[in-house]
This record gives sequence, structure tokens and C-alpha cells, in this order.
Amino acid sequence: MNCFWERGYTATSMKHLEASTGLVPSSLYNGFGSKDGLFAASVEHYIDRVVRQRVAFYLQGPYLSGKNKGQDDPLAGIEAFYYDCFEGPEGRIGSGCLLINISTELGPRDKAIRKVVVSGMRLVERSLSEALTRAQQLGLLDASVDTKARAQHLGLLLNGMLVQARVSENNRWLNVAMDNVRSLLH
Amino acid sequence: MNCFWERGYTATSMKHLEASTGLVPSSLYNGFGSKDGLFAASVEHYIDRVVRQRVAFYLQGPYLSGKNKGQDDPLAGIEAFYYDCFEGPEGRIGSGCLLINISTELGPRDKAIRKVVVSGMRLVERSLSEALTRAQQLGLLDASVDTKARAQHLGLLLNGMLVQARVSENNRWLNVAMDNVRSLLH
DNA sequence: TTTGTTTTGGAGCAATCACTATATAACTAC
DNA sequence: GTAGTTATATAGTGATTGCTCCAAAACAAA
Repeated sequence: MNCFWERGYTATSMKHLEASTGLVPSSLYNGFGSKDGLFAASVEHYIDRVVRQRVAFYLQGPYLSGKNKGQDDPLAGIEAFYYDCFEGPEGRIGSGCLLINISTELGPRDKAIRKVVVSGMRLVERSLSEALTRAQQLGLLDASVDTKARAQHLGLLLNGMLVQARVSENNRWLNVAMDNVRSLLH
Repeated sequence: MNCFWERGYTATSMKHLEASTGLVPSSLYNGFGSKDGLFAASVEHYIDRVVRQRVAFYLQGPYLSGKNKGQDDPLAGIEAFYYDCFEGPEGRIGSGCLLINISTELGPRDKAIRKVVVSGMRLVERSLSEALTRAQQLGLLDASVDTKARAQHLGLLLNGMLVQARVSENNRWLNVAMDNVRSLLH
């Protein structure tokens, strides 16, 4: 997963995967069938262990903010979710997001992978929408906001920020970007 | 350029480039030195003929909107700029943007290319900022808007939309996204 | 034409690509 | 222990990678 994350699909060779996993070719092929199989497993692993976990922690269920005396604060959850995507404990500056990276690399060619990638993106957008709705119910977000449209806006903005994170040398742009994110949480 | 645009850098082989240009290897190598040289030339060609041209037409200089009796309407120019990125006359649905595609594919590996790509992105953001400032001077945009921050927001949103365009099968998401773009032009 | 330079044609280079054949080693079940 | 199954190790498969060589062709200036 880390190999594909950093180098993309095409530029990652079986040699890289052997070195990264410490396994010999026969083990890899016995376990995953082909490079494509290993790639598909990596993408699903990413969605499970990175996307789904992050979404569950910050967006679904109550997010207990310190400011609000331990009460659920979905908007603070969204903000923390964004920060975690860029300054996560892994320190993955320059990696961006595996789903975004392979979206643009593979484009419309591999339909099976594309379906999985899109489902991962939709999971994020849906969770953002649910968090916004929860914020409305708690009176933290203006009731006139179209949560689905706003969630799409937040999701597309996140995609754009993940592109920027992949190509930018530092994180100086992030402060302004987070201001822009917060401007969507009123 | 079209080869790299559609297939990315790594997945594009010299055979593809020979077939696409109709030139034999010796001609390509005589003209561009290497695959990397041809790639660099393609990226600069893209910035010149796609980005710069589009930016000049819609964002820089006055954009004469039909609604406003032939007067300059920078906000209408921004809106038209966005539409042109997704429903351009070329009908490039699924191609997205070469700069975005190679940003995420190559990431931080190739520093020379990254510099060029970032300069192309900055050109767009700067032009958006200038159009917003022009709109403020014309009284079309609230004077309290931080045009640079808003331009970054619009730029990142555009990046995200170009990722979406690369991976999405249709353009149904575009209407909602354009509503979100317009919500930033007040 | 003649001379000199640039461009193309086509074959082929070593290196790497994803992948496999086969034989041995390591488990599991009884 | 012993048979049956699964996993690992090593070497090597044909195909494709980016690229080169050299001779023929085209062009340029006189």
C-alpha cells in the first residue's frame, strides 16, 4: 500500500513491492495472483484502514470537542478531520491521498478500480453530509444550508487540497486553506 | 501532449508517442533528446496553449458578458472559465487537467517538472485573484472579501473538480459543483 | 552540380517489466 | 511419524522498456 501510495500504480514495479514487503515473487503471486490483485488489495486496505477509520473517528458518531465541555461538536470534528489528512501522525507530507493519486493516474482506464475509488470518495462525502446534518440538529450550523451540496463542496475542496499537498514543498498554504474550510462551517 | 494527458507519464511509452506523432524514434530523440525532454516540452506546451490561453480569455482583461450589456463582468468570466474546463469544445471528458494528473502521479519525485506544474497552478490562482479584485472595483463583489484567500479557495476547488472529472463517468455532479462555485462569487 | 548539414528509416541494444516453472521447505491433520 | 497441503526459494520466461547506431534521404547554400 505504501509503495502504491508514494509511487503510483505504473511506476511501482514488482521489485519495489518485493523489497517493501520482504516477500519473494512466489509468495506475492501465491497470495495476490498478480500485480493488479495486489494493487486492488492495497486500495481496499487503504479505504479500510485510512479512510474508514478516519471518517469513523472524526465524522461519524459524536466528536467530543474540548471547547464545548465534552459535548458533540460535528463542525470541530470536520475541522480536525481536515487537519488529520495533512498533518497526520504518519507525517506523510507529499503523499497526498492514495485514492486521489490513482484517480488521476489511471483515469477512466481501469473501471473496476475506479468503482472502488469512487466508493471511497463517496464514503467521505456522505460522512461529511451526515456530520453537517448533525450540526444543524445541534443548532451549530445554519438550518438553511443544503447539507448535501455543502458536503460536495467540502469534499471537492478536500480533493483539491490533497492535490496541493502532493505537489507542494511545504504546508504554508494550509493555514489559508483551513480558513476557507472553516468559512464553509457556519 | 495528448498522450501524456490521457495516459499519464509512466504509462505512456515511446511506442505510444511514435504512434501519436507519426514520427520514428530517431526523429523524436533528435528533436527532444529523451522521453523526459518530450514530456517537459508537452507540459510547457500545455501551459502555453491550454492554461494560458484559457486564463487570458476568461480571467485577464475584460470579460464581456451578455447580461451586462457588453460591460466587463469578471464574475461571469470566472464562471465561464470553470465551465470551459469541463465542457470545453474538445470534449475531453475524463481527461481532467494534465497538470493535476501529473502532480499526483509524480508527486515530489521530479523537482524540475514540479516547479513548472506549480507555476501553472499559480498562474491560474493569480488570475482568479485579479479577476476578483476587478469585480470588487466594479462593485460586483463585496469589498470585504479577501481576494487572495478567495482565489485560493476557488483554485483548490477547481483542482478537486478536475480530479472528479477524471474519475467520474458523467457530468451530473457538475451542476451542484457550479452552484458551489457561484456561492463564492458574491 | 557540389559540399555540408540536418532529418529520417529500420534494425537492434541492454535493462527491466510482470510473471512462471520447479524443487525444496514448512506447516497441518491424523 | 506420515501423508497432504501450503508457502518459499531460485532461476529464468517472453515481452516491453527507453534509447542508440548507422546508413540513406532530404535539405541548404554556393
